[in-house]
Amino acid sequence: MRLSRYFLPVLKDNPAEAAIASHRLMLRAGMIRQSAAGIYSWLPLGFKVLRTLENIVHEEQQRAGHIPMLMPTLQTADLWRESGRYDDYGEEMLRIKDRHGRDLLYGPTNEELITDIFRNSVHSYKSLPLTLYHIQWKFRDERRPRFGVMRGREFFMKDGYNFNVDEAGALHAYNRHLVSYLRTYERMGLKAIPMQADTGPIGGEHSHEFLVLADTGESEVFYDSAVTDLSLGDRAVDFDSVEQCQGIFEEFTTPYARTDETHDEALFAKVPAERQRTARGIEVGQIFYFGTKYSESMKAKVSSPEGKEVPVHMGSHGIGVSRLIGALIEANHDDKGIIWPESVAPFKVGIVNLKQGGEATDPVCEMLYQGLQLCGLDPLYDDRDERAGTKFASMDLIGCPWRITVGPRGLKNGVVELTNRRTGESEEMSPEAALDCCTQIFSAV
RNA sequence: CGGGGCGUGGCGCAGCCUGGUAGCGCGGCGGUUUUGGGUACCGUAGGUCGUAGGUUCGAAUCCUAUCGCCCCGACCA
Repeated sequence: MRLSRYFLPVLKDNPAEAAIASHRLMLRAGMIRQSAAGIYSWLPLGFKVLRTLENIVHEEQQRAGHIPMLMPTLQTADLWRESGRYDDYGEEMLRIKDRHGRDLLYGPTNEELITDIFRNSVHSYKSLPLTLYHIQWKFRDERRPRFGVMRGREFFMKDGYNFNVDEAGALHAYNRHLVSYLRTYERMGLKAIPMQADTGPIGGEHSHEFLVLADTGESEVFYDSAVTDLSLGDRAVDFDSVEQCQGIFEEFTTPYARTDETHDEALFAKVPAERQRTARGIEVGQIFYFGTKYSESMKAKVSSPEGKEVPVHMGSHGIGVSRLIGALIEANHDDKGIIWPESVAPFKVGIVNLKQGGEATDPVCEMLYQGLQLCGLDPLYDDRDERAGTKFASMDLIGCPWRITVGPRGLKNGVVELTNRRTGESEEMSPEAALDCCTQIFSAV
């Protein structure tokens, strides 16, 4: 993308309404604009990151064998009356009436809707197991939205639902989701720790939530520092393997890690003192196993192998996709701006032309721009007629992981400068070498 | 929902106490200048001071109501 043709309204000053880094930087970098409290427009740069994260989630879900679909944002109240949650959910549910006076709601989650779809079409254990998911906008009418997209009212979320004929199958689905979520966060360059959690309004028997450590996190967390050393890395995972998923589940959930809601001082005390950690965390996902809670109330039953009609065992799982952007920035920024992990950066490489219109610089920038595009690296070429400082400041703010600086001074010696946003380290090399360097760096991502 | 605060040009703010019809910085536009980290100077455009009532000869300023937004807490993906 040529910056001169893009829409990137960056702000030089900090907006008064933003208290934390991610909110401030998303506004300043021209990623979002607030429309109402907790409701945001996603400008091109923010939208690009949102789509990138959505794609990663889709890929990892499907890798785990889950089936994508799409349910509407608006739901009828009837289903929620059937499950009993229409009254239980309270003020956070946005209720709407249509022209006929029928009660609708802007969905805060989709257990009822998916269960209704399931029960109308699935009647035999032979159709199971099944895990369906979608990525859709949700709405929860928070009393006090804050922190930008971290605690918005409208938010973009992946939610999935597994259906199994028995508890054992559902528990495998639970473990599989945990593994799949670990992979998803790792791909985004995030360290998210699964912690034993409360089941809240979803209800159920087991739940883990995934927390990204950050000072601005909403939850207080207690953990054994051994969990932060764990990583899936590039190990091959067979998502159908009950043993392997169970093994990874145990590996990641055996060290003590809990939020304040489930914290147990006595258990925590057994962690070696030098490994005890207290910190704050941002919740970026949660998985539940709730057995037959909804299938009983909503009569989602199948014929078992024995010919008996049994309620299905279910679980649900969510990843806050829009919130993840806030979490990513909280975990990856400095005083100049955002520092995107390479896998989620909206633009992988920024090209800064220090002398726009220059006889030496323009052709080199064009060559790099075309070359990086051919390599699929989605470069951002700052071809504006601006001063060097302005261009550097913009690049730093929006967080391109790599920057190629092309100036007359360097070109006299035949070199451009390749700079890493995170470390600030620069290296001079020929334009061709810079191109090679970038393609090599990103071939590994 | 309890407590606190703020609404004045695109952004950040001053003016309000002690009423006299709006100002600064950044940004925009046009120039000159400069050219490796938000350059300097000149010129210029842009605001019915959140909204509605009231008091007054006169209201951004005082009073009342209302809407919106932010912060702390409780609550929550």
